Order: sequence, then C-alpha cells, then structure tokens
Amino acid sequence: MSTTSAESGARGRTRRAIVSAAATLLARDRRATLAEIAQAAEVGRSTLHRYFADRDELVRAAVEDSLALIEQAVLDAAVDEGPCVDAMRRLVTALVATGDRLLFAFGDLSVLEELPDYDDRTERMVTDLIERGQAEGVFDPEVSAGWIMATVWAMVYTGAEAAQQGRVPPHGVAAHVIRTLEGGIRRPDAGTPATR
Amino acid sequence: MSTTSAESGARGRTRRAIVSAAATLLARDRRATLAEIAQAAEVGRSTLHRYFADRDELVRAAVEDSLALIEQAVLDAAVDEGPCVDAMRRLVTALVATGDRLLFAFGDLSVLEELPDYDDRTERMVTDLIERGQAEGVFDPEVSAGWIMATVWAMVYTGAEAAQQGRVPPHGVAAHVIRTLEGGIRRPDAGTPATR
DNA sequence: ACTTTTTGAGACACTAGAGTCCCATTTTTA
DNA sequence: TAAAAATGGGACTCTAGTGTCTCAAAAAGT
Repeated sequence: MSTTSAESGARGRTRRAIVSAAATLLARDRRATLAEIAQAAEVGRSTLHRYFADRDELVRAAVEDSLALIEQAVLDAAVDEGPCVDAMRRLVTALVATGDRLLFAFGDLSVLEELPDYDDRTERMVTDLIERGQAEGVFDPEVSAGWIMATVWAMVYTGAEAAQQGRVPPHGVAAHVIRTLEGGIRRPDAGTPATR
Repeated sequence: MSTTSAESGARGRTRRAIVSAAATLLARDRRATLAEIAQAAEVGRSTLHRYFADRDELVRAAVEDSLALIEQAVLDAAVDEGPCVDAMRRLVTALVATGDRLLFAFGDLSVLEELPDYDDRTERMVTDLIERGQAEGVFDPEVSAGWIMATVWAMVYTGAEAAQQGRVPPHGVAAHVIRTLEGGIRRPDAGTPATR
C-alpha cells in the first residue's frame, strides 16, 4: 500500500466504475437491479457486494458522488463573480453538462431526503447568486429566491432530459435552457432577436 | 343489475377509491406496497386483488385515470378559444389544480412509455395552442413547439410539487408558474410590474 | 325477510432480488 | 518469481412483496 487506503489505484478505479455505472443506470430506471449495475460496470456481482454491503449503501454513494460532481460544476461556474446574468449562464451550461448525474440526483428526491448529512453548499451558492441578481434588479424580485431556484433546477433538468432523449441537439441544449429561463415563452416584442 | 356492469354503484365506488389511493401514494413513492395502497384506500388487500389482478394492472389503471383527469382539465381550459396567452393561463391553472395526479402521471415517464395505447390527444391540444401562439407572435418562435411544451410541463410540475410540499401558498402557485413561464426569471425592465 | 353480492382476514405458495460464502483464477505488487 | 490482493462465478439462504384461495361476516338489492 503506497497511497492512502481509500483510493489506492486498483480499488479506487473499480469503485468509481461501479458508482458511475450505478448513477447512469439508476438515472434511467431507479429499479435497476444490482446484477444489472454490476454487469454495466463490467464487474462481478460479488465484487460489487464487496464494495457496497447493501443496495442502500450503493445508492447513497452514487447520490453523494453525483452531488459532488454537481457541486464541482457549480464551483467551476464561479457564480459569485462577474455580472449575475453571465454567472447564471455559466451555471446553466455547467449543470447541463453533468447530464446523467443531474438526472439521477434529482430524479428521485426521496433518496436525497434520506441523506442525513446532505450539505447544501450547492443550493447556498445558487441562492446567493439569485439574491444578488434580485438585489441588482436583473432577476425578478417579486418571487422568492427559492421559487427561482426551483425554476432553474426544473429547466436544467428538462434540458438534460431532452438532451438524453435526443430531442434537442446536445450543443444547443444550454442555449435553449438559458433563453427560455431568462425570457420565458412569451415574445411580445416580436422582431427583436434577443439572444444572438 | 340495473346499470352497466362496469360502473355499478358499489363496485364503481371501491374501484375509484383504490385507483385514487394508488395514484396519490405512488405519486409520493412509486415503490409503495400493494398492502399500503389497500390500507390507504381503506380496503382489504384481497379486495384490491379482486379488482386488479396484478400490480401492473393497478398501475396502468392509475396512470390511465390520471391521464384522463389531466385531459379533462385541458379540455375544460378550452385552449383553442380566445387569445393564446389567456388560453395558456387557463391551461396552467387547470393543470396545477390536478395536483397529485399530475405529479404521479409524469413522475415516472417509464410507466407512461409502457402504455401501448397512449393516446396523446392532450399533447396534441397543447401543441396546437403553442403553435397558434407562435404563429400569432406571442410565443417564442425561435424554439420548437416541443421545447416550449416541455417547458410548460416542467413549470407546472414544479409548481404542483412546490404546492404539495407547502413551499408556496396553494392559491399563488398558478400565478407563480404563469409569471415565470411567461416572462422568465429576468427583469431588466425594472419598475414595470408585468402581471397585475 | 331472503338472496345475492361484496368484503376483510388470514393461510399459503411462489418469486425476484438481496445478501453471504467459498474457491479457483487473474492481476497487482513487492 | 513469489506473495498478496482483487476478482468472478456459482451455490446458497433469506426476505419482502406478490398472487391465490377459502370462509365467515357485512352490505346491498329484491
């Protein structure tokens, strides 16, 4: 054992493969079998059990991992820097890019709620951004920041879903989400291309 | 037997109670047990089995019933009449009011996809409304009608969810959804109260 | 009041999926 | 190359949930 016991090359790799496969499969069908997950991870079912004692433990690990990825995406977006609108655009782009993981993490809230030590740093950052934007007058101040956040998640989720199902060209997704999120579906000011 | 065999008073009532309980429970947790559903419906488990041979049959019935309610809501909104914007507002209001059922029917798309004879009259009506609005220039014409529809469902779903969890006062929900759906989260034109 | 229908409760058999072991290989590491 | 670690496969057991059946009581209909 050269490195720390937690992430030693071999173990770490298999573990990640399992968690990743779990997130991907469970995102599509949360009733996916452990056998299916093991197969998708190209690992024996017994190996899977060696890493995760029971289903709950695996699911929890997959959720935590996905949340970590999402948090990282939010961090990368540096939402506390620059104009709020630009920050929000970076945020959306980063989130949509997490694809599978986002669909999984928010596909079944019940799993998330059972997470005792769910650290909502992510929500905190997003909330801060929204409130900053409201204070600056660029985001609707007549609704709560919570509602706007719910809207953002919903739109991002919708975009990721549409992308996964190929209903929208993968590149255009973020642009679509941003456009609709910012301006809604109305277009009373016809003739004025907004985003372009 | 005085009336048709399908809806005779007693049978019809129990059946509806079961389907309704199923939709409500499954909306909250789609892994709800048949025993739990029976209990919620205040019915013996054997009685439940008497009406629905197996779980699939019950789920299918619950989905179909929910879809029917939703379709009725859309019909009531008469989306093909009057100004598109007003029609859309009626639509959103009607959908949000279906609450549980909407959360259930769209909470797990996989169930819906397994429905062989899913008649998408509902989607048709909504699509028509959107396309009419786009033609008239009141709805964003630069994105597909499909995308707008996805947005509408997402926002309505989010609103229903927020209402169920009590994060938004029940009456205000529809207004919130409409406001954000129409105008997005941006508010560059500060000082101009849009909806009021 | 009498007949028919519907019901609830319990006993049972069955199954898919979960979780546990063991052991012969392969892979890694020293 | 030898020792140690990791793996895959298979054989099990166990359980929750499902589905079936029977029977006596309650409800509804006549």
